[in-house]
Amino acid sequence: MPKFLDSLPMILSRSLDGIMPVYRTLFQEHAITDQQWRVMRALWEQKHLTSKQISEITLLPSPSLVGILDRLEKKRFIGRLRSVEDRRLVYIVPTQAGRELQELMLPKIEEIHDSFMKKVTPEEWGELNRILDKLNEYKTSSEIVLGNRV
Amino acid sequence: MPKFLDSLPMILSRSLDGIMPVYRTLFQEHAITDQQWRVMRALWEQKHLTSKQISEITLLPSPSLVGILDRLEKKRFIGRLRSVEDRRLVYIVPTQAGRELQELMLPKIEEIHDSFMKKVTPEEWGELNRILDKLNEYKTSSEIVLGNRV
DNA sequence: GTTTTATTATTAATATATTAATGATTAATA
DNA sequence: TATTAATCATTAATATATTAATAATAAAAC
Repeated sequence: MPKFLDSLPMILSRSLDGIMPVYRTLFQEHAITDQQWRVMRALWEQKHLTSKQISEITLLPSPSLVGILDRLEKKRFIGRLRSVEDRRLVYIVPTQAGRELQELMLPKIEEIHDSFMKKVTPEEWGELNRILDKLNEYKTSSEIVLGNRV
Repeated sequence: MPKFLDSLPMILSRSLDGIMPVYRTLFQEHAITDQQWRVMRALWEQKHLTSKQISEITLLPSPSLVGILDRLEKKRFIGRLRSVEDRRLVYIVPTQAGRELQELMLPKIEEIHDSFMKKVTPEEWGELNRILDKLNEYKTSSEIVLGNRV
């Protein structure tokens, strides 16, 4: 019987709960939230992205994204631009202030990332990614029985 | 430069995003949420737990827990009992209906867990846990301060 | 070409997360 | 023992997640 605390959702949640506060200290210095940073980070080296593209990159659900973009727009970090070719699309563009925020935060984000990378070997990091991918692989029931790999 | 999508928060979030829907199908059949199940699961084989204990076990922040417990109480799956020895404490006890829900859901939860376990070897599962633990080890004093949860 | 179907962003309703603060109670200290 | 400090559950305010639905537009099918 799998212990509750050792289930897959719990070990991943526990890991995230341990990791995010390290980032959050930086986010708070710039008065933005985790999700707001995800959006800004996605715009890095991009002229513009549609709302849908941002949702796919950041994993933020689009209904949530509406409010997140509202607040980033209010803070003058992004702008919304309705597409003329396809009027269903809305392009999100970083403002000058948005670019400056990115430039300011990215080096520190990379520092934090590096500090985590120092805790494991490159091999372990690769293993972690490989095992997580494997857990998320979708197989049909017949494929599982046959032991096939997709 | 670490790619945004390969950062630690993103690979963990992506993994959770892939895993939770499998559980959520079951949750929806019983009209409860992820968090509500976490609480019920924590009460498994327990006569009672305080709100604080549940918060620690489930990783649910206590302010969130208040509402989650409210809704579980409304659904008659749990009851609240003020402690007489220490009147600050509130014991959460599963009702008969709560016990029945646990009995009903736990086997299916274990099935899902097993289906994930089949995707990796026992060695890989151990590695995953070990690497995640390693990433959450705190080495500098500032990180300890930043990472602690109350 | 008009109807049907898809797609994109959005709204709505409810549930949860985050941070700070509060009331009630208990433990610690002067 | 009177006071101070700590603890537990909770509230408050704001931000986000989840699911379903909608309006506007575009693409596909008839």
